[in-house]
Amino acid sequence: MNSEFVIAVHSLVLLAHRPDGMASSEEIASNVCTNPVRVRKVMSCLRKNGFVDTREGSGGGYKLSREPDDVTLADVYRALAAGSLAPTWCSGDPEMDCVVASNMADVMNSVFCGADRQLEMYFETITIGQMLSRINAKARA
Amino acid sequence: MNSEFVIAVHSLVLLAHRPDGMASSEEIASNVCTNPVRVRKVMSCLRKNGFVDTREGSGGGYKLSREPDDVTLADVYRALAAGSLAPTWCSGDPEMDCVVASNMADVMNSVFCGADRQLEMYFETITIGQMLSRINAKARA
DNA sequence: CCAACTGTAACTGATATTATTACAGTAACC
DNA sequence: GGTTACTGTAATAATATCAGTTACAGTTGG
Repeated sequence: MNSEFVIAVHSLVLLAHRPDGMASSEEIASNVCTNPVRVRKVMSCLRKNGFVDTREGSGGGYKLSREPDDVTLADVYRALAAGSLAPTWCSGDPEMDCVVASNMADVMNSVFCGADRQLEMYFETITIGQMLSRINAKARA
Repeated sequence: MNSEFVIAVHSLVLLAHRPDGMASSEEIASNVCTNPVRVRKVMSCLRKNGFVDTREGSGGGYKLSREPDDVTLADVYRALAAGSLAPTWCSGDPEMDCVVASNMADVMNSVFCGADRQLEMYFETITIGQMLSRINAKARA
C-alpha cells in the first residue's frame, strides 16, 4: 500500500480530532512524523477531491470540509492509492510464443483489478469518524 | 503486492500447463522473464509449503505436487506475501503526547489486518487451474 | 567422474521512496 | 505597504528496497 494513503488518513483523523477542525502542514507533519512538504502534497490532493478546504497565507492551514462520518477510507483510497495493489513488476511477455507467458500479464492484471475492488469494498465500511472512535477507545483502555 | 507472488503464480500455472507438470528453474525463469536464482528462491518456498516437489541433480527441476484446482491464490498468498499490504512506513509515534499520534499505528495496523483477510478471501476464490483456463480462453479469443 | 540440476549467500546495479532545499504566490495583521 | 506565516510545487539529494548477477557447495543420473 501507498504510504500517502496512511498520511492522508492520519491527517484527516487529526483534523477530525481538532475542536476547530484545523491544522497547518507543519502541525500535521509533526503529528504524522514526516515533513511538511509531503503533507502539503497529500493535502493538495485531498483538497482537489473535496475532503478539505485550504486557506493560504498567515494563520492558514487545512480544514475538514465534510463530516468525519461521511468520509470513508474508500474515498481516500480512490483519491490517492487506487490500483496500487498490482506490483510494478510484470511477469511474462506478450510477444512470447508460449500461451502462458504471452497471456499471463493480462490475466494477472484482471486478478489484481478484482482484488482492488474487493479492497475498496472493505474500505467502504470504515469512516474517518470510526477511525477516531477506535483511537479514543484505545486511549481509554 | 509482492512480486514474488506473481512469480509463484506464474510458475505454478506454467507447471500446470506442462503435460508432465515439470520444468527447470531456467525454463521457468525465461518464461516468467526473470533470472533463475529468483525463481529458485520462490520455488524453494513453494516446496516448503508443499505445492511442488523438487528434484535436484541432472534432469531435475520442479513438479506440481497438488492438483491445479486444489491450489488457490490464497494458499500462495499466505505462503509468500501475507501481510504485504501494510506499508513499511508507519505514521505517528507511540511515545507522543497526542492521542491521535500515539494510537494511530495500532489502529492503522488493525485496518490493514482486516484488509489482508479480505484480500485472502478474494484469492480463495481463484485456483491455479482457473488461471490456466482463463489464459487458454484468452488465447482462443 | 561428469554434466545438469537445486539451494544459498554475497555483491552489484537499478528503481522507488522519502526528505530537503528553494522559491513563487497568497492572505492576515500591524 | 511591508512583514510574517502560511500553501503549492519543482528540483534535488539521501536512503531504502528490489532485482539481477556471480559464485559455489550439494545432489543426482548416466
